[in-house]
Amino acid sequence: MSRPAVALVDANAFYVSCERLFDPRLEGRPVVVLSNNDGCVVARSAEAKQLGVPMGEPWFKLQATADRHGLIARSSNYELYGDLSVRLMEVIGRYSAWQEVYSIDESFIGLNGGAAAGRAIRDGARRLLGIPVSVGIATSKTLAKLANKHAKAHPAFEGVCDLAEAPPGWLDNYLATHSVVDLWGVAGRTTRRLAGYGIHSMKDLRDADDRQIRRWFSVVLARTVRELRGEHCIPLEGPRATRDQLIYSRSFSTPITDADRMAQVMAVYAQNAAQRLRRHGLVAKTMTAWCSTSWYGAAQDHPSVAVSLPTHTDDPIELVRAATAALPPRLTPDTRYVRAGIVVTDLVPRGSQPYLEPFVPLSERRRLGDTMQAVEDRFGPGTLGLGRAGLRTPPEWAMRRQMLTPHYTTRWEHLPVARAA
DNA sequence: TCTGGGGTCCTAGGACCC
DNA sequence: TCTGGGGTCCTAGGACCC
Repeated sequence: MSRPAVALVDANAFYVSCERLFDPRLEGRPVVVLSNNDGCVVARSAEAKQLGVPMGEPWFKLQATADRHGLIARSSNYELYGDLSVRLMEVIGRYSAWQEVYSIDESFIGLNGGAAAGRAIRDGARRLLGIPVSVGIATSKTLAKLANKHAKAHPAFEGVCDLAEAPPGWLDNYLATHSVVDLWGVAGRTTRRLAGYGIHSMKDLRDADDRQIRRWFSVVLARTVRELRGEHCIPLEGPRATRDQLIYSRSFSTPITDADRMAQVMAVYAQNAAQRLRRHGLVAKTMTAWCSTSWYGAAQDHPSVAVSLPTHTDDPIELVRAATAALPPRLTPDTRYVRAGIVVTDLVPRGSQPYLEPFVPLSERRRLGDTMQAVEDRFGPGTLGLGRAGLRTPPEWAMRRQMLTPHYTTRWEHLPVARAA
């Protein structure tokens, strides 16, 4: 009865489930969570899916008819989702010694015990956290993804599908009747190229010559072919020692057209990037500042400037200075920029790198960064700003989040209050 | 009027070396 | 006159993920 297998456990409409946890009125109603700037839909409840709300749909297109359909929107509250994600992953991890946290709401685990073990996880997550999850079980990650998708699509499975329990011939039929585009790791471009070789269904791909696929496409797709055959060849990965890059980027609520305002944006974003570096205990050697026009507009411009920093650093002053000097002079006049970002790369753990002493002794810079951190931790984000980032009121380009819920689990002043009737 | 943000991996091609 | 070839490293860009 006990086979070594891989399970994909993921939360159903995770962001919506997080919102429902603290607002039970949202249960049973069509709910969507919007991207930053209240731009487009990034999570939908089952009821919202039934209404036909597509993933990625811009909110301004839905807003007009939302009331009529009883559709409820929430701004994304990543502080809340991030915190609940950590708790969810911890709960899932109790069921296996072998866990890969794949995304904010998904985890691959090694799992023996088939569907019964899957149901135990589903019930545990429900009982301990109140978050509904689905479990797909198979002999490879790619197939576990499919099993999970199937469990979600068919309520009869009650959230758990183990391919090993499928009747003979069932999987063949499933693969033959589904397009490659629904496979993990295959999207539009690859689907179109595959069609050129006469490969349309998942079964076509599974039965293709994987050495040929390797030559025509890549090792990645060749692995997918073997995974479809049930061969477990994309290994479960442990937590990474350090990440490769860290990005802070945001769209503006109103476009920016002049270098001066962009310098202000750069000051705020670079300071935020520095703060994230410190939170992760990392220092960076390269910083890239970029901005871009809307993909939907006629005039396209995407300036990007990479700056090699004198030393590995997480110093907010240094990053702000580099970013404000680099990007604003590169703007094209009279152009409407709608987003910008700071990317830091060449990351290493703080303290692992021998430092060259810059002009201000390192010890003093470190104290400043740490002090800023302490002030923000105590008085909240945005309390302190360097130079142009020192704004008393939010700038007119700042992110729009009109339907934001409280940070229930991460800020004392937002703690939910329960009253006995 | 208004269309997200944060990541990873792979590959091709150039620079450079001997 | 005739002007190599194999290897590594780095980076930009493509494709994909949630």
